[in-house]
Amino acid sequence: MLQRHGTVPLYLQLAQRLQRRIDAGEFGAGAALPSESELAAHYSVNRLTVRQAMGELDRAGTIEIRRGIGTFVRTRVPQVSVHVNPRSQAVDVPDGAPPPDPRAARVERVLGTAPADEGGEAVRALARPAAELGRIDTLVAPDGRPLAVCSYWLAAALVPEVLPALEATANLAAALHQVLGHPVEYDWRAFSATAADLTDAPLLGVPTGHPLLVREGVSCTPDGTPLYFVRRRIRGDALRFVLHYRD
Amino acid sequence: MLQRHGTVPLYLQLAQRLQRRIDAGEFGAGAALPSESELAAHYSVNRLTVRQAMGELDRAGTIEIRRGIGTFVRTRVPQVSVHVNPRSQAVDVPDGAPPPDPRAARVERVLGTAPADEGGEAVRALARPAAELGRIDTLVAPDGRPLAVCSYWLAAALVPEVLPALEATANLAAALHQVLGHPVEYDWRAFSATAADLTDAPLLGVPTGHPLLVREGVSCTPDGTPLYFVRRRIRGDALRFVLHYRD
DNA sequence: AAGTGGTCTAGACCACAGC
DNA sequence: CTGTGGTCTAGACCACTTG
Repeated sequence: MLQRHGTVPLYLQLAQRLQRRIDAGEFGAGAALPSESELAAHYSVNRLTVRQAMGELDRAGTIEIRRGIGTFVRTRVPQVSVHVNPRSQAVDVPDGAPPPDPRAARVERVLGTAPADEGGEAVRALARPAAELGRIDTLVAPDGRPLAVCSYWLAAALVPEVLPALEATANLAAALHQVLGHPVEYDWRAFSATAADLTDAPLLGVPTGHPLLVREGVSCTPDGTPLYFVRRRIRGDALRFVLHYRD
Repeated sequence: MLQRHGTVPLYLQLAQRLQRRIDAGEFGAGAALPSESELAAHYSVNRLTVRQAMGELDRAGTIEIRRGIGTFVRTRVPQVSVHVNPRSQAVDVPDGAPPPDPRAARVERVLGTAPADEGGEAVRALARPAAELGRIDTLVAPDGRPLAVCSYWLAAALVPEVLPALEATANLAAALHQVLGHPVEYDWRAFSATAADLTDAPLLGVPTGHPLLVREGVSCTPDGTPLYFVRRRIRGDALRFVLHYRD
């Protein structure tokens, strides 16, 4: 059936073929694809070659592989939208999602603390030596399922002081407000994307390399003194940040 | 050497082991790892198992595999920062990068046009039936290397009108300004992340599943009439959007 | 028990880069 | 030419889910 005349590997030909069959509607959303053995027999290739093709479609987000059950055309779940007001420090409110339930399981759980690395982005952004900084790692799971991994860098002396408040409020800005006695404002925020590494992937329950939305930046006091650098790695398939430019 | 006592597969144990060796500084940035055959012999596993481990590290962004040469600890290239002014329609200016050279190769190349899909995000965002909409796909390559894939949805009648101007200016907002005679403003923009699919991956020169930063939104006329919906898929490892909240 | 995907092995051949 | 990673096969065993 499939043959390798030129330079396109069999597994890629198979992946593209299956993608076209899905695009053509042969398999609708949620429909089961033939099993790996069936595909191997049908296209006269080894099962490992089929698995390589399936891996492509899986990483591309086209299919969902369920162990012991089968592979299915992925049904896209709508992303939760978080509306960001560029001109205020107001707390971001998810749109369409129920407001966080105070009785619910802890929204942000502290994973641990660590010293700051030399030469990292945090050291550069805060313009302070690594020795004076400490790191706090947390896991955000608003509905019980992990959504984001966060790392905060701040003055090492503040870390033990702020930890209890962070555990209680599950919000570093609020915790710092308590401890310092004045509000916390955005200095800047940046958006980029990265792959889930071997540490973040199991925490978020995604495969290694899963695309993550990175939101990072510096928060400061009202007079502009930098307080902390934060780097969130967020399941970008589950959440998006929306900026409205018209009132 | 490695053994599978419990539930952690060999390839994952090996991947974590190599990751730790890299983190510990045994292999610095840019350093070559042992070859697949050497690792297979050293850990007494099959070469395919080594390759599976390498695939994990590759997707995680830890290593870079160069065919015919070897595998190396990845050297992170600094991201280009694009500063976005939330309150103006001013053209985004990359920071640290040279300004686009008008003599340079075309920055944005039109890949093709297509009718709009039913039930897509564009139809919802523009609140118009799919039959009235058309799509333009472009490839953005500011320095010759592909950086982003863009899809624009707009009134089907406008597509042929705006195409020549888009080819010339490489900027849909500018092209529409020419054609319509009034400026184009942001309505809203959103950030999320997604995996490169089988179509975008070869266009961008990245493997399937590579994390992409998605920036999408609606632009409108000064009186708020929606003009087009745009969805950019950007190499999130090469670029980031920065929002400054303090003047 | 039967069927699914997940892991692992042994061995082969190929394409690519550098000497 | 040699060594590297890339592809492919045949066959085996395991873990998981469902009936």
